[in-house]
Amino acid sequence: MGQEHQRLIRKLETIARLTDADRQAFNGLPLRIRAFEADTDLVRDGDKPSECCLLVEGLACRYKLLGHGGRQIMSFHVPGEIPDLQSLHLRVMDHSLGTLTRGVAAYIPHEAVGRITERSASVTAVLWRESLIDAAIFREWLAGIGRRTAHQRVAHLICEFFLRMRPLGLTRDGTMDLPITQAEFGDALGLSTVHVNRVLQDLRAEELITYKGGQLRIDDLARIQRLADFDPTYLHLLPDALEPDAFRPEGLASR
Amino acid sequence: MGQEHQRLIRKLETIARLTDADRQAFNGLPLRIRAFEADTDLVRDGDKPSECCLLVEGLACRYKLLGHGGRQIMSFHVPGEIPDLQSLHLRVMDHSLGTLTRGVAAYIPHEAVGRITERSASVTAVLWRESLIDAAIFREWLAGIGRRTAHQRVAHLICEFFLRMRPLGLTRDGTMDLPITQAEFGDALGLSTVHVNRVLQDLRAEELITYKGGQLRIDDLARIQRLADFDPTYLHLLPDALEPDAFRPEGLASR
DNA sequence: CGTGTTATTGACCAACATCAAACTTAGTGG
DNA sequence: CCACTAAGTTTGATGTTGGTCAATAACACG
Repeated sequence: MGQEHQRLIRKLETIARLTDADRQAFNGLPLRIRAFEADTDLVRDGDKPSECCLLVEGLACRYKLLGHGGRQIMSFHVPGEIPDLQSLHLRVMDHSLGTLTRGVAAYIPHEAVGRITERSASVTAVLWRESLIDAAIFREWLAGIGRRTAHQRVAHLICEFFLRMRPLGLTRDGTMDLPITQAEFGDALGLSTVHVNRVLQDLRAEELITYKGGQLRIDDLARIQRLADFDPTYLHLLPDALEPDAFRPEGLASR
Repeated sequence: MGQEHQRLIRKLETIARLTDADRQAFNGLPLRIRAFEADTDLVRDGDKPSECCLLVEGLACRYKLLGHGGRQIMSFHVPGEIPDLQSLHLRVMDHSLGTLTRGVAAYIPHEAVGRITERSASVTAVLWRESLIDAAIFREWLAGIGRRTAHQRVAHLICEFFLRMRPLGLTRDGTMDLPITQAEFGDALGLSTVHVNRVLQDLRAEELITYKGGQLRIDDLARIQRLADFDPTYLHLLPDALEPDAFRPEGLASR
């Protein structure tokens, strides 16, 4: 019933229409709140968690460490998401969940999630859909890393961040908080830090973005989308959530 | 109740334990059978399918066409899988499903799948798990394309094929049918055809594999796994299905 | 046999990696 | 409020993996 549940519900409302009963079910989930620092592992590769982790404040990512010392970030997560929802049905973690900034997490016992899904097919459908969108984003990243240039990849990721954060009220106009290092960008995009740096400079020089102090402004959305070959279909957002302004619910506002 | 249902059930048995009731539910699914040629789209980017597609015979893949003429293959599929299961909860396709060889598909109405999932939480759990493993494979590919060398990527994909096909009885000893062109390998791994060719030659020269006429034999599984940095955890196979020989059910046998 | 697809080879090239150093910024403690 | 430090960013020089182009060789199939 607190802010934490609202975060979750607001996020789910961007991808599915919830009934009152659905909202009640989510509201009833027991949460164990915990604050975290930046660069903390919330769940680790090989773990067999008995709870999921709702991100309430801050940024997180899922990543794998590879044999020869490399790291691949496979997803970024914003407040309201449950990055390790898959652990509900996959007992052992095949990757880690780590934080990028300080923030707040809320742990939900698997058992509690299992209870509301068994009780309601529509709650199940919403969460299943959420996990399928997660997979859709992996597919898009796969296509990007496999076949797009470095410039397109960076631009694409920026577009994605923006479209995901906007319906959650985490942007003001074209600006969002994105306190992510260039090394992290690189680990997500399969690029070196140095190259990310050069690409970002090019995007700035092209007057597509302004980026400093962890604040990113998109100066020309249409053009950066075109450069990135960005089509938001894969995010499977509801029409409301895709529109710039149609979606401005009260609370947790963008201010 | 036909061979087609058995394919599905056998595949699901590699990732989850089914109850008799589960098997019955799957057996009761209505199927519309259809043969297909190689290089046919079964479902296309942008479609809004009202049925899922069970692969009964042959090989298929999911892919995206990118703006500048590139293609990224995001997954390969073997008989018994439902490559577009996600369409159950994501109305519009964000990629295409195409065949690589001739074969047979069986279409299942979403409505029928919805019926058995609403009726049984355990059926739902199995299918949900299946879709989560799908996502886990995307993650692994992401890590590979992002951070592994071309040699590792090719080796990794070969290991994955082998471990996925073996529990389905699609291998004999170290050999499997893999009638895939080098261009397709490249589109899956983010490499050019030419480079795939050179890497395959290296693997042959290293006596890791034998590959001709669409037949691939793994000559040294341990060594190729090491080279690929391959850890099968991400496939989330049941212990039975991971063991070389513990899992040899009758029927549909490897002959 | 002929014809189209697939595999192979060679020459050349570009995007991006690596290495190393300098510079900036944000915190931190005095 | 300033010096100090560590983290992050930027720059330059150089190297390498893997791409591109183009031609040839092997097959597969009707």
